[in-house]
Amino acid sequence: MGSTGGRRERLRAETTAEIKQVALKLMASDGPDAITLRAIAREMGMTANAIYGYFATRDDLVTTLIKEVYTALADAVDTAWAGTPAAPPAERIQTWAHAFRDWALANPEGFRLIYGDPVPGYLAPEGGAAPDAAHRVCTGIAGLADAAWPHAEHLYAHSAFEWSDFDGALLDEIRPAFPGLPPAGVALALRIWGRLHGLVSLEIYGHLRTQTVSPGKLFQEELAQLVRSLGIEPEDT
Amino acid sequence: MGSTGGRRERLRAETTAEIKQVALKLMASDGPDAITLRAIAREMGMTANAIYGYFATRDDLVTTLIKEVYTALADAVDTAWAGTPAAPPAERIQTWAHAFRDWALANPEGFRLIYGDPVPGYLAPEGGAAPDAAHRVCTGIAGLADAAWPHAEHLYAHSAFEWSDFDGALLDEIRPAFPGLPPAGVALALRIWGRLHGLVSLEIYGHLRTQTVSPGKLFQEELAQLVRSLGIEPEDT
DNA sequence: ATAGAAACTTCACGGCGTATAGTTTGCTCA
DNA sequence: TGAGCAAACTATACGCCGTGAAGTTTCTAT
Repeated sequence: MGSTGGRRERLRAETTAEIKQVALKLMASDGPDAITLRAIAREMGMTANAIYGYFATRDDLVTTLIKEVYTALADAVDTAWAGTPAAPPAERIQTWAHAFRDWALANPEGFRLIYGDPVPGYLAPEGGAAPDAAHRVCTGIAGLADAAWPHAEHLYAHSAFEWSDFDGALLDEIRPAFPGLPPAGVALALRIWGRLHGLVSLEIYGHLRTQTVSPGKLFQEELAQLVRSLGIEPEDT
Repeated sequence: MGSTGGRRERLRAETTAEIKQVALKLMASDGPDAITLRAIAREMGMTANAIYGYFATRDDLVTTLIKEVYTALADAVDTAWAGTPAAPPAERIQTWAHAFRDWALANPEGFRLIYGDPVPGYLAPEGGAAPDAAHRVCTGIAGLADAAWPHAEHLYAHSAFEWSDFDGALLDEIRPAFPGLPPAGVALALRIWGRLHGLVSLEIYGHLRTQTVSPGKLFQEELAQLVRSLGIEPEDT
């Protein structure tokens, strides 16, 4: 039988990895539009059709890339969060947010790939391209909300949210991780998420460029206000 | 001389309008990817190349569409704002925000056209595709900030913003319109903008679908908190 | 050694944007 | 009125794209 570790399989895995890597390189250098089977194949000295042996379709390849890039983003913010276990909540939240923005600025194409309509005719599969990574990021933010919850709870007393308002798979991750966080806290997490995403998204897509020359300062100030709105006082400067 | 109102010019204007209208129809029915010169021409019983008589390039057409759609969005929110001249600030702001979200939900393709990478290889021209409309929307939000400023001012006392942080053309619109609004107020406007944009953008691109089944409720709650963070108490319900 | 599977190529089709060149149409002015 | 001209439009072609079908090579398991 074709046992694990056979030469055939190893080559196959290597080629698969090379396809993805070349695709990411093309995306980084020439934008998401450059992710074409023919360009990848050209770069690899192959025929475009050879790629069909590894990915059923171009959209399949793109979906895989999205999963990979999204996971990288999730890793980046999780690492930032894990790096400040003992810091006060305000500082932890700002660290997380800056990790998010920094990643986006360092990987603008990746950000577009994840959060936009990145590639010509690409149609995301049922339920989103990378629900797992999306949940990881969201769970990360739930961590922010959980850290702030003792201070913020009284501000969100009459929230209309119930568990049934949320996606089950998401709750399966969040509820065990943060048993003290009620529905209002999860909603708070999503709203924080929207807030951070909003400014970064405007910046990455260039919609702030026509308005301010200091997007970083704007983000900084928004963060300070966000922290304040959580009932925590931000540190100065 | 070919005086104004000549038959030639009228036909030309009609054809130009039809091209744009067909393009918008295709976008609405089949998504932004459907905006191809060949498809438009097919629909009009013409050759794709005939369109080059009206638009220098496909990207030119797309830029024109973006301007048009962006203007429609600006009209929608301006109308909502103008419709509640005497209401309390909290209500006006919520009306504006709902007009924005409702427009986005009713014109998701238009939203993507404006705020995403909408069409295959489209590259926005220098300075953005529609800086005028972008400034109009931003000026509208400055109106929100201006309305809230008397209540909110003390919250943003030590803002680090100065006039030089903003785009000159934007300030040319905002400063005369809201002479009482300092740099910190303009920054507040941009941050409000990012906040509203963030949730709507996540919703339109389907990134909330994997997390909550009640995006409207989430938006509602974010709005209530936004108004509260401006120093105004939101109405109940 | 050989049958078969896997990897890869070749060829083909239709769709895309757009450059070039040619044709028709309608207006203007002598 | 008719000659000339410009605008509107078509035809053809090129090089991209994704992808299907069929053929060829190469490796592997028996």
